[in-house]
Amino acid sequence: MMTTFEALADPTRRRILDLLRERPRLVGELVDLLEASQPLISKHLRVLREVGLVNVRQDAQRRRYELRPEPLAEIDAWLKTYRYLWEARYDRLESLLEELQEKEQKHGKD
Amino acid sequence: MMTTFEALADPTRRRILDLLRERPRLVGELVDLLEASQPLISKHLRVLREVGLVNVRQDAQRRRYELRPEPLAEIDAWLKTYRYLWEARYDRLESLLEELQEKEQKHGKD
DNA sequence: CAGTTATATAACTAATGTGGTATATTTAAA
DNA sequence: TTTAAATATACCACATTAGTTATATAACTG
Repeated sequence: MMTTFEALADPTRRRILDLLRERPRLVGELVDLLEASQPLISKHLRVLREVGLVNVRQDAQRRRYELRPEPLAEIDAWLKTYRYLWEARYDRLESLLEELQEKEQKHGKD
Repeated sequence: MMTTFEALADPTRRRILDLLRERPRLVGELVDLLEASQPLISKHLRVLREVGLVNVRQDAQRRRYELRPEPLAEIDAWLKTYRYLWEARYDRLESLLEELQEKEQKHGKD
């Protein structure tokens, strides 16, 4: 069985998630919107179900899939430990500016 | 060639990134720390290089790999469009608690 | 130079994933 | 109750990937 990261590695599955972000959808809608074969979409949906990224509700012979964002929060938590690295550049600039300002205040305008 | 998402799908590659987050490392260090074969690590590093997640600097016959976080920022940007979904729940909980507290204050302790 | 160290690459294997077509299953509708 | 619609599953082909071992490459060391 797949991990959330593996599930997200496939572009078709990411497009499915993007569509489900707007609202829940029937399998048929996804098939039309993604211009892919029905079995293919069903298989991707199965993967997404298995990693908990979607829920299904049965509505007669239709299945309505909806996004379940919890696993994305886990990914976000992993990413969070890296975030300072691309925010660092801004921080460094910021503290450099602070230093300069302090110097100005101490030295007065020379 | 791989996408950043695909590169992140492999757990060994994520462990490499976790180690490089601390500081740049030689290939040999990674081999020791991950208890994997040297060619395997080299291949994973090649993938990470190809998607721009690491840089290499040559130091005599050694190669020092360092993290390059920019591609992670892209992932973060994608995730960002989903973030409100799991923050919504927390917000709802938070405002529910606020409501309860307000009620307590009005009713006093009964 | 000869040998050693560090890393990359080639060639291979086994496993797995994506996509296709055909079919099963379930429910509604005629 | 037969038929149609919506979806899932089985089975197959192909490509790709993670891992292996053996070897190439390159730079330092004695």
